[in-house]
Amino acid sequence: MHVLLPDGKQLDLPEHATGADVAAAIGPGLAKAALGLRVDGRLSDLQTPVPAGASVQVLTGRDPDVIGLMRHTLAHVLAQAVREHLVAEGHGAQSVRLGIGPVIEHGFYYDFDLPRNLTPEDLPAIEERMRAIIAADLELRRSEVPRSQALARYVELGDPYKVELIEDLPADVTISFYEQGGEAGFTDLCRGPHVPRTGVLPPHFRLTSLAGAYWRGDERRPMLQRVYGVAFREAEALEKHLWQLEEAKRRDHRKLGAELDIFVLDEDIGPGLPLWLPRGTVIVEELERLAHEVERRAGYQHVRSPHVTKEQLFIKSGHLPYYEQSMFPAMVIDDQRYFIKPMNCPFHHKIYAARPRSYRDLPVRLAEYGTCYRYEDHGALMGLMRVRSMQMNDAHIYCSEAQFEAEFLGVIELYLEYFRLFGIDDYVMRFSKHAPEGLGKKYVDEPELWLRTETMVRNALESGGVTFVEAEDEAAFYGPKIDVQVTSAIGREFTLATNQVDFAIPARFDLTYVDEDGQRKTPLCLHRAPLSTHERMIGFLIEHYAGDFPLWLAPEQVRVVPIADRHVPYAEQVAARLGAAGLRAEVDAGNDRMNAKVRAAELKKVPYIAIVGDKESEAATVSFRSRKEPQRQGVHLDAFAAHLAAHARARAGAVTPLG
RNA sequence: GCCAAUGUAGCUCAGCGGUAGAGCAGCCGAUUCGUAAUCGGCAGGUCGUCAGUUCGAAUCUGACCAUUGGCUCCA
Repeated sequence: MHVLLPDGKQLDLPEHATGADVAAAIGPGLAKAALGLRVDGRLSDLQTPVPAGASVQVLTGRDPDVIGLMRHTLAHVLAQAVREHLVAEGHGAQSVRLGIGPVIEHGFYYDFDLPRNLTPEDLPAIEERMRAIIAADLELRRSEVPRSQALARYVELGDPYKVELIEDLPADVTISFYEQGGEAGFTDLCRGPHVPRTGVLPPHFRLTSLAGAYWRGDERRPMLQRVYGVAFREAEALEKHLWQLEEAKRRDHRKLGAELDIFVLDEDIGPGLPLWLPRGTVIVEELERLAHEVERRAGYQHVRSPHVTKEQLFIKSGHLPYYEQSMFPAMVIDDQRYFIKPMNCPFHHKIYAARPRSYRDLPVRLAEYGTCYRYEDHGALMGLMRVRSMQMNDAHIYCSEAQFEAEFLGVIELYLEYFRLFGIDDYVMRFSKHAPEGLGKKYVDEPELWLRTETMVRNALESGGVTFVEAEDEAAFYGPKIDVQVTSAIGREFTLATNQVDFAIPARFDLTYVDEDGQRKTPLCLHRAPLSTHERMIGFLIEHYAGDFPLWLAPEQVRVVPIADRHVPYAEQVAARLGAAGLRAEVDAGNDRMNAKVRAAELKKVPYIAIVGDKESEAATVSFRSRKEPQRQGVHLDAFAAHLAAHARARAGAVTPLG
């Protein structure tokens, strides 16, 4: 047989030649340096036979992709080390059962079923053993085993996890094992690829955390213990990664939220129920103001609805069977079950239905920043990102099928406009579709409507030139949706904006309009939340800006610092003048020295510090230092106020320095 | 909801069987100062909650609550 090398040459090889044979055939130097193989663009290893006719490239330590092999092998080394660690305590080797140990971003993990729980104190000892296994330079040998033999082996070992894995593999697939260190070492069912021996593994790894993880991600299955690790080829990369984790802690919205007096969570109130402090409320209200302005231009009307409603409303909407476990439990009033609303849509449907609608009314766009309550699992709560009380940036658009595409793209344009404003460029549009198996369970049982609506969405996206990825089995129960997945400045990923198509519920509410031809027709409904919930949006923005908000969002825009007590009256005048210009300014009249006041204002990340002393009060000027532009002296108060007001009004992301 | 860790003053943390401490923040006083911490004083905690062990518990044990890291779920 032969394979194709990157330079276009053909290399003749005996049948069943492996990656190692390829490297050896090219040259002894390469054979020594080889760590892995790329076969038809995919990672493979030296131990695996090469398919005839494949394009192959031998990978050495210089190739950035070999870290993938290294991380995978480190997962095996971790598993061996955990077993040794527990066997050394007297546990039987078979009591250490293995789940899976894949490569993930930055590193690897391995899932175990163990005779005792690991604690963080175990990690250094396990890491130590890992380093010993690396120092021992064990060879990783690959072997192919018939399915029945592989199965028998794990049945005998009493390992239900591996048995299940093998049983789930197709009957015709090659089952391979990787073994390191012989009998005394470690063998694992594994598809590979791996590095050839443990000695080539980099020392730049660290076990980072312990966690529980359900076997195969299923909450009905046993919980295994997962050990996470990170690994890099270069020491600097590991250091950089660890530094980024530290940096992430500094930017964390929970830490900054407390330091900047934005919100608090109080045990007496309850988990996931944040209190907005005055400074945080300023930000919420700025977002509301922004949305109001944008939506007024886009033809939305604002409505309001109550926080509680009779059960009947959610029975009619069909939410109850799909959603009740995510709602606060019902309360009984006058022998009726009432719920606190988890979403606004049924109310908006009722508002739509409050009077007859003509095709001339469409599209009807009803917006409300209603506060909703969802019973999220305790373990899911996270600062402002995952809460139980939330204010949706909500609206529902009722339109005809003919209007659908324009309305749908209008919504996408809306959230792109917001993203431009906030400088959000790291996002993915995810087109979430149903899965046929879920019909009647997770999804309303309307197979042809699903397909039709999904086609409409895909057509709209394509005609709008929007790039997107598709996700099976991620739809809402009433229709497909677009979720915008963003990555925050500290690498947290979550859904911000959402745009959902609802082909089911308008009919349940008997929503109709009279069309041109006099026929009553059912409108489509778009659910949209381009600013997500205000909780999540602000949590995201805190991290995005590291608390250093643009002027228009800054809770306090100017801190006026009088140099001495005699300057306080002038400082008050300055603050009043700024207030009259629509700016948020506060005077620090305390008896600290100016330096301390400047520091205090900087720590609160106030964008402008206006310093006023004798010179300023005599000439009606301010001297300022700013996080946004170079420091200036003797700027006339009116010019200063106008400069800031103009930038705040424009919601400018960056400030043009005062000329 | 599940697995694990953590919980001492507003914040950051020390104390880890003999009954609670520091720095910062706060308050009072002195200082009146030109772009990241002036000095002095005062006040502040039923050590997450409730039980238990003990002559004695912040410290040991248990349950619960909350938070954090994951898993499941999700805006």
